[in-house]
Amino acid sequence: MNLILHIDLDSFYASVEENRNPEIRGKPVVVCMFSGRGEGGAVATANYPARKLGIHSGQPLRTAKARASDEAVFLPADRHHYKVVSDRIMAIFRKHADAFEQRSIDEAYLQIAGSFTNARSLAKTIKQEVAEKEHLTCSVGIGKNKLIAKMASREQKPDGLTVAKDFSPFSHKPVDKLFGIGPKTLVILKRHRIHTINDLSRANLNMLIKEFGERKGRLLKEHAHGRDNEPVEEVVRQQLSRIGTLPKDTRSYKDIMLTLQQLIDDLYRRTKKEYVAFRTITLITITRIMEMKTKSHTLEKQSNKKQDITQAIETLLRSFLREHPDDVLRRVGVRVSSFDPPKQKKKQRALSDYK
DNA sequence: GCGGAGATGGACC
DNA sequence: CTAACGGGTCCATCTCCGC
Repeated sequence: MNLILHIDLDSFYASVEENRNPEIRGKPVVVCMFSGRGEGGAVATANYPARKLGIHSGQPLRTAKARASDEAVFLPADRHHYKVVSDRIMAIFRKHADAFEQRSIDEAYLQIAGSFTNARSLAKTIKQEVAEKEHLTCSVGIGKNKLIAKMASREQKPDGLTVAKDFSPFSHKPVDKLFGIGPKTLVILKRHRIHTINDLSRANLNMLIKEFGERKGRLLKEHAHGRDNEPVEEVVRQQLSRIGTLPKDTRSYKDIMLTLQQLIDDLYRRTKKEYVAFRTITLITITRIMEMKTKSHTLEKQSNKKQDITQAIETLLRSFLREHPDDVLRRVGVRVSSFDPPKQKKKQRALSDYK
């Protein structure tokens, strides 16, 4: 039997920082993304002592600071370093898997052939290896598909190991515990008196399709039954982007280009590192009131030149300012996509697969 | 009807 | 003091347009 392990490194950024500086181990540790405007920013990761104080990822630093105790430690995120550590750990995961898929800097799916007993002992082996070599813990979920494995890994944290032989442990849970259901979807489901995953599994398919569209409608119902046939496979990157906060809200072309040029320089370094040539360049803007607007331009042919990005962004920014005379910008970003070789469209899964 | 381009929105980490 | 809010990626859907 093929089984899937989903592995999640526990409060990854914060744990890496605790290893780097044992002085702070056990204290509330909050890894921060600073916006560059004084103390402004958001929480990237909080370790468990910090979470006990009510500090969570995504929270404004203001709020986190207000909840912090005296001995709490606030540190700037050092993503380059976390990436180095992550790469070493992903190599450990990969060598134990028949098929492997990294989902983010701290998460991955492993597919193995074997029994639940085999899978459980492999999970223990991996946890032990990560503990010995990297002094980090992780939480593992095991199931027959990616969805169940993912849901299982969230059951026990930190340092958990959860085997889910079927989907029954999750059926009674609130519907927003189902992977893929966020705040917007939740509001719509509530309107239809759908509160639990079980409710969703019995919902009217036509209603779901009407509300969410063909694909998502069917997918919701399938997922609510614990059914999922997504393969475990390496993900090919489709886009690269870099976003930053402006020193102050503005719509001055010169000031905005100053920030954009830094972002372009950085993004361009990454395209070279990843050997990607791009065709589409997108200007991302986030206004003072947090509305995101984008403008993009596709080149005649693939490019790997910085000048092509800069040129396109200059033009896009000029049109943006002309077309949105009332928008004052807070953050801006640059994205490149349509990489070479043209990434094959993810095999359109026949809708019949979900019937 | 199909595709690419462009814009937007939702979700997750 | 009734606010304030990072950064990155993926995917789906809609519109428009040429073919």
